[in-house]
Amino acid sequence: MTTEKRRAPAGAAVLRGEITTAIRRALMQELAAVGYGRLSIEAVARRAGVSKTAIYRRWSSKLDLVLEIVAAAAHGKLPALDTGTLRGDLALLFQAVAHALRHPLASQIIPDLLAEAARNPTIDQTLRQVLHARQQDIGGRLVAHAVQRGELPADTDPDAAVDLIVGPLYWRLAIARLPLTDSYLDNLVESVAVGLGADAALPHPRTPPIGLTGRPTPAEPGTGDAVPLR
Amino acid sequence: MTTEKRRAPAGAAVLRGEITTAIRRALMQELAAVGYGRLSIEAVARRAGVSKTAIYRRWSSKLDLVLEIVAAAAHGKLPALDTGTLRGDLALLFQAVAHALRHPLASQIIPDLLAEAARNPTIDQTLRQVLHARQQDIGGRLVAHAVQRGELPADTDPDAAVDLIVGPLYWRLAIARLPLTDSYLDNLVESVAVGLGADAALPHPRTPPIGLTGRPTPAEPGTGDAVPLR
DNA sequence: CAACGACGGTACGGTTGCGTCCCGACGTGT
DNA sequence: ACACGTCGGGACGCAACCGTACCGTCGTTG
Repeated sequence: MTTEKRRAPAGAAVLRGEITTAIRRALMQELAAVGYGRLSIEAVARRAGVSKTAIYRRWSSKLDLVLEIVAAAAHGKLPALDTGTLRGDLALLFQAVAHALRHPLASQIIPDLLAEAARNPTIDQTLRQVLHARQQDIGGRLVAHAVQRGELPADTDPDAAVDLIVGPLYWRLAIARLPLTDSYLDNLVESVAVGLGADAALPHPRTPPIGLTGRPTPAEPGTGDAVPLR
Repeated sequence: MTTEKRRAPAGAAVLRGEITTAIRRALMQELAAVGYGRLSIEAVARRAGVSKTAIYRRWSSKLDLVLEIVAAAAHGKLPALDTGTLRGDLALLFQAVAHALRHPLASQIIPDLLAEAARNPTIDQTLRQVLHARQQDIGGRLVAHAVQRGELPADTDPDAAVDLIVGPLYWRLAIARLPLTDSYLDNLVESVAVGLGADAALPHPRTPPIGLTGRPTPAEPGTGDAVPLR
């Protein structure tokens, strides 16, 4: 009976991509403007210039809508992270994170959804997949590379490293919302590198770590040989 | 006419403190449960077991209610922070922060309000007064003490230091929501101290910095003499 | 002891949003 | 050229919440 597929949707009976795009954009703007808690489908439709039906045909609920679109947006490009040095990798990663968080939409949406994840298990799960897992992946590789090169001790905890790497930058950009200068980033790279256990600055003689004005590195600035375990 | 004050409120005509307390508690719970965006006065009144009027008599609006209560709650006690060493101060501060953020209410309310502050100037202003200013104050003193002792370079940027200090812990507790062990805290203290520009571990020979297993400190483990500026 | 006056609680109109149903419009495939 | 079937849009019933007005209650003060 209904197993017979009559015909494939065609002509005017196919979803118009432009409208889907408009909904996506409107959702982002609404999410940034009022947050997930106050988000209303009506407002999204209004802002997108479409009808509510247009949204309900595509997504079954507000949660579906947000999850799908946020997950898609988070699947953006990510740097390769193989500059050859720990500090190079950190600088590249920081630049990418800073660039992403400079986007006013992202800097409002991300903290909002992260807060919402604390009470909505589905959002929490999705964010962990598209954000945390990715961060752990990137952080893990970054650390692994550095360990291979001998820049970091072998038993570096990747999770703790991720905290130390993304924590300060996220705090400054998304929470404190203080300005971010190039010299600040340089200092942060050095601070995090040293904090992770790397030898003091050698590849960046121009900018010392945070507040540290050219402390003479007492250790041999040598070849970054392996950590003498134990 | 009306300039004549008839009588001071007395008897049943005075606000009952128990009800005010119940409203405060209910607000916290509601705030944690649904967030600021979805917060409704009706739900607060329902949870507190009082009438809406009881709330409107005390606060003029939802914003007033939240601001007053949150500001009051944030005026809690804070440690003295004068243990005599940078690492001691850090450990004490981390313990305090961790204790505060372990509170399930706080760990849900704070990120939520911080996200809301991005779009609500009044909330932003209040939070800056009761949270950021306090953090900058604490961080500033912590850094100043360390500089005085010669543990940190003199030109340490207090703002950047605050980022490095609170960022990782906030990230782990409020965002990633990963467990927090004592050894993790020990490692974090060491990492942050070194990242800020302190000499490598001397007062904590038991736990190396994150992932660093007993790298021999090449520098003289000496008396923490002043940083050789320039 | 009686009157006062703000108390807490209920009820109300108005507003907003949800999710659904029905409608005419439209482009493709037969 | 016609029929098909989904499209987008407007309208509807339902539910929740806001902010206020009104009402009986209660402890204090004169």
